[in-house]
Amino acid sequence: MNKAEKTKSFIIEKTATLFNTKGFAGTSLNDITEATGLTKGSVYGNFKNKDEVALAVFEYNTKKMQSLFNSEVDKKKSYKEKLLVYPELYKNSFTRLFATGGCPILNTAIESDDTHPQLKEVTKNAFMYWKDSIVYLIEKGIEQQEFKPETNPEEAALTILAMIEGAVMITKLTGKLNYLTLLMDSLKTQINTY
Amino acid sequence: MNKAEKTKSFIIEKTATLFNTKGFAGTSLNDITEATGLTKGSVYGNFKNKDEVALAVFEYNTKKMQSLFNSEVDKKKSYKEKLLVYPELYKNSFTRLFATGGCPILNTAIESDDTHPQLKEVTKNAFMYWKDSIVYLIEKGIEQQEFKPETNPEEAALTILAMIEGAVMITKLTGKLNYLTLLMDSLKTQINTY
DNA sequence: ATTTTAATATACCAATCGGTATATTTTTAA
DNA sequence: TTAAAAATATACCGATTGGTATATTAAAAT
Repeated sequence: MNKAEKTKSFIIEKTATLFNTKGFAGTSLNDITEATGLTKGSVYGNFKNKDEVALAVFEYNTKKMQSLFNSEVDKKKSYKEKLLVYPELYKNSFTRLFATGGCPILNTAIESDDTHPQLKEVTKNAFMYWKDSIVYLIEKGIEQQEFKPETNPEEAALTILAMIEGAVMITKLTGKLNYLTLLMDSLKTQINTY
Repeated sequence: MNKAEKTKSFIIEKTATLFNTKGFAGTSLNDITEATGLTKGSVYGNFKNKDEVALAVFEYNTKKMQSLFNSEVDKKKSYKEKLLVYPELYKNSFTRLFATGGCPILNTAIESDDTHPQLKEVTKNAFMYWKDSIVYLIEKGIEQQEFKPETNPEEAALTILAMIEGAVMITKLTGKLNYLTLLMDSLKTQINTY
């Protein structure tokens, strides 16, 4: 990793929370130079424009979440346990999640869907990837007879994701952690019907 | 209604979709004057600043949604039917909803929760009001023995809202209407377990 | 160790940002 | 119908926006 690559990573890491909290439109280049301690010239020497920084940051933020989830999912043997990792993890790691601005897919989806086609596209791809990984878990679980054969994997995966994203939004807005608890318990119950 | 009140309403109506699609940070005063055909002087003669416009627009957008839901809920006799209005309405009126930028509570919650305390506060209040109205429907439904006595009204209401908001986000992001159908069917099934 | 190349900083650009003082027009009340 | 009041338009403000040309410094290759 040469100097430029290091600086690029440095900028991404230092502005990851910034973009996830303030959004694309709400984050200025001044914010970026303040967060990194670098100058505009340095930022623009490594990224074409603000869009490129935002795209790189989004990729970084989602990859980070993915790897956190995957490492926990991999620890479980049964597919039901793997699914239950999601409500468990959200219940326990909300502090970290909320300190960094919440779910990057949710945040970026809401901001970009009517304003920024390129950001919307990568967000959509990240969401579809996540959804497909849950569909896979459910399909495998049906194969292993852990889940009912009549369970619709697509519907179940979408339901899990909708409940998670809805829960994140509600908990961040209200600040009520017991709402998160109730919602993740509800999600657990839901998963146990599959 | 005198001239100033008329103009105020006019500005709110003309910028309602603007704020709901582009957000607070993404909407400039130039956008507002373009959307209304008025000048900056006229806008600032009726509103103290951009925040006041955004707050008034948010109230307008949420009131509009509330009255749409309430008018449909009022038509139903049983509390179960009243609850089922939500998945029904979202399935059928997505076109109108998405053309105006989606759910204002969801959009404003995501943008404001880390950036705009005042906007966050009114969004939180609007959400709590909505949640309490659903809690009320469930409590009444339990009284009337339409729902099981062991159903937790708060958990149920939060689950319904999380699924709705999650579904709106997912459908707007992916553009897949059959996702909305699947999710609203899943919500119906959920409501039928109460 | 020196030269070449790459990376970063400085200083600047035009455009746009939210906001305001004042002039002009339009309502409203007398 | 006219005078007072209110509403709107014009013209401007300093600050900030994203972005760039060029100078300087540091890293990489010889």
